[in-house]
Amino acid sequence: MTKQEVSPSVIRRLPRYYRFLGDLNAQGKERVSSNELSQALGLTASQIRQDLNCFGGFGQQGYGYHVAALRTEIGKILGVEHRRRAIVIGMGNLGRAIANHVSFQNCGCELIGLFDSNPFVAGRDLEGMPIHHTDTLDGFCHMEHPELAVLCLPEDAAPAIAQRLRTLGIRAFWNFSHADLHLDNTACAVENVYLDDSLLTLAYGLSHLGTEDRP
Amino acid sequence: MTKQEVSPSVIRRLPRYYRFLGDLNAQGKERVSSNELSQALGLTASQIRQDLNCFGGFGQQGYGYHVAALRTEIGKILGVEHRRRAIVIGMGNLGRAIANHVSFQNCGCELIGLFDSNPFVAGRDLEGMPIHHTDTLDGFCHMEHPELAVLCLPEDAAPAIAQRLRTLGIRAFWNFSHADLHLDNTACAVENVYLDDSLLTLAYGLSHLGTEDRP
DNA sequence: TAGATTGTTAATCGATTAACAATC
DNA sequence: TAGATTGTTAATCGATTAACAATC
Repeated sequence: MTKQEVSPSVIRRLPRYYRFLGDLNAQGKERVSSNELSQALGLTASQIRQDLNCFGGFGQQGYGYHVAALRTEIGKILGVEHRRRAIVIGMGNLGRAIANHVSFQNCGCELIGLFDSNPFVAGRDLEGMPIHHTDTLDGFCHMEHPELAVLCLPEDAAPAIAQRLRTLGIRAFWNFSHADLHLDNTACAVENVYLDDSLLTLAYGLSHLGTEDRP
Repeated sequence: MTKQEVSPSVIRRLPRYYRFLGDLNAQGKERVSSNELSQALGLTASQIRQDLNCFGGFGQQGYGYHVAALRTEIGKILGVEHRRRAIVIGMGNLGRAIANHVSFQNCGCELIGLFDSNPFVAGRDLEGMPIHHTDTLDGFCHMEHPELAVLCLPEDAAPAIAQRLRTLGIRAFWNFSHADLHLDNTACAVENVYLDDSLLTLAYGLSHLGTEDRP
């Protein structure tokens, strides 16, 4: 579908475009120019046009972009219409929050299983969804064929589970543990969310406010 | 403290260095070379030396880096020894998970208050910590002077609260809402964690696996 | 000393911005 | 048509990588 090879920096901006176009659409706005988008999103108009043109000419000279149409196109690129089957491993605070709070639907995913290795947690449920024991992962995966796993387990447990899930056919990992997943050669997609790192970065920013604000 | 102006890309790598050096230290390793670090972290040795030399010459030619000493130095740069007073606004699933799960201590922060605008939530507590009503924010801030706010509230509520907190002296925002905080001119540090965007990016990656793995 | 590995400068690469002709 | 705004090429900027002299 993609022409050449789109750089990750571009891909990372697509969800923001998609979200903002959704807002505009909800407001009933019909057309938007790269200049308006750039103001709202804090980017340059040039960059936005450059980004969009990685995927095709969605605009029209002299007019701009049709909000609803552009949103649909970006949605297609991101694959929001998919129903990628996802499971969550680790039902601690974070796992529960992710399972409840993240709108998997809106992201082209469908949550089909929750797992925990603690026998006191497995067997219970979360908002009506049963929590399985991690021992049952193999059977579950053979039956249900999930494609994406959300890792909400302790740092030391994560790499081994990831490897195991890899052999069970899972090719995408949303990793909230601190572990650096080393899935080597094997072709999979990994997205790390290192919350502590993010907070540390913010704390650094706070310490250096005087120095760094200049715009 | 910083010499010139260190680029955000460099800062974002520091927490990873810090964390990995902690691991090495725990393993009793005394020295490490930029080459070893690069292998473990998937970077180039050059980049690691370049990064570290933004802050000073922590290494020794022919030897490498002293693990414990380097860790301490990076910790100082990140400010892990601070006790930045932090509050969480919004005690839904996500707010509760963040409050419980993130180690504020390790990140140079201290959690001193929880807030929610729902009167049925305010008045309760989380792991022994009382949840206040957001109406009491002004008084609380004047008394306790928090410096950092974690925003776990709905998209539409976030910008207004952020503005208000700004006037109450808070200069750092860890934003989990989808809102693009526009804190304009005012000098503050913002770190956005857009979970849905992250999942969308991963889903995109999953769709394009065939195309993009090449290394 | 000889070997290793840093600190640092120079070269490369990629991403962002600017400019402008194409065109609606 | 004239005005606006895109698509796209060229210029700039910054970040990563390579190379090597300094030095432990």
